[in-house]
Amino acid sequence: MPELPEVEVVRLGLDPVLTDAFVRAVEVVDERSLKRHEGDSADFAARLEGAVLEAPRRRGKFLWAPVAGRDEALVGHLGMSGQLLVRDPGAAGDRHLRVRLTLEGPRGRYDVVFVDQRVFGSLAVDGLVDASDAPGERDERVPSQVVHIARDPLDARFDDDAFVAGLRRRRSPVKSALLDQTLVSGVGNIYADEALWRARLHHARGADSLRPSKARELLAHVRDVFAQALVEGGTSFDAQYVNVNGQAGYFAHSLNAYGRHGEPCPRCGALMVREAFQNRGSHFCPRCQRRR
DNA sequence: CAAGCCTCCTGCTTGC
DNA sequence: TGCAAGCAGGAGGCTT
Repeated sequence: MPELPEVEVVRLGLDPVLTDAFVRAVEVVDERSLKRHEGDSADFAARLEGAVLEAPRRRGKFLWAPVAGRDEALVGHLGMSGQLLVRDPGAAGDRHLRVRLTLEGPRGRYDVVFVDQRVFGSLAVDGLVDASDAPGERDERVPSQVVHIARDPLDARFDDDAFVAGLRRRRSPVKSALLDQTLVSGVGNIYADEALWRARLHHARGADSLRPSKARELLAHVRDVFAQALVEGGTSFDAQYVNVNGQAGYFAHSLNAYGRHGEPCPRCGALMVREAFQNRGSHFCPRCQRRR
C-alpha cells in the first residue's frame, strides 16, 4: 500500500518526465479515477491539454505537478493500488489503465499512465492555495485538497515540538494518531506497525500516556523507517506497488512487524501477533510491545 | 469537537 | 470443483 516512501519513489521517477513537459493529449479511460476532480473528464482534459507542467511535489501521500503560469496543479493520490507509470507513447497492455497523459518534454516523448486496480486513488486538476505556516515564507502553495494534510516527517519544515505536543493531546490509541494525516502525514498501516515495533509501543496505548521523550523517540523511528524504505525502493507486495518503470521495491524483506504474525519477533523471539484494530490489522510482538 | 465507524473498490484467498 | 463470503486498506464523510 503506497505510503510516504513509495510515493516519494514515484515522485523521483516522475520528476525528469514531468518537469517542463508539454501535455499533448489526455485520455480518461475510467471517470471514477477523477472523483477528486471537480469538473467532468472533458474539463479535466481541457485544463491539461496544451499546458506545461512543473517539477512534481509531494506532501505525505499526495503528489502534484503545478501547471506553469496558472494557479492550479495536476494532483494525484495512489490510494490503495494506484500506480503512475512511464510508458513509451501509445503502449498498451496495462490491465487497469484509468488515465493516460501523452507528454512531450525535454527528456523526450512519454506517456504517463495512471493504473489503479481498486480505484481508491485519483487524479485531479485542483487550484493551488497559499499554505505558508511560517512568517516570511514564500511560494508554499499546495492544492486545495491538500491544505488539511499535515507536513510529513521528511519535510524540512516539519515541527517536531508541535507533533510531540499534538500527539500527547490525543485521547486515542497512539496508532490512530500516527495514521491521522492531519497530525503527521505519510504514515499508513505498514509503517505505523513498523515504527511502533521499533519504539516497543503497543498500538492501542493511549497517545496521551506517552512521555515527551517517548513521543520524540517514536517520531525518530518513523523517520528512520521511512528513510530506510526509501533507500530500498519502497515496500512491494505482489507487484501492487511499483516505481514508474514497473519495478518492485525490496523493503518488504526488511519488515520486522507487518505481515510477520506467527513468526518469531526479530528482537526477542516471541511469536508475533496480528490483531484486528479499527478495521485494519495490527502486527506486533506481545512480549516487547506491552500495552501496560 | 474529537474519535471512531462506514463506505468506496477489485481481486485474491478461504471455506463450505 | 464452484461459488460466495471474507479480507486488504487511504481518506473522507458521517455519527456519536
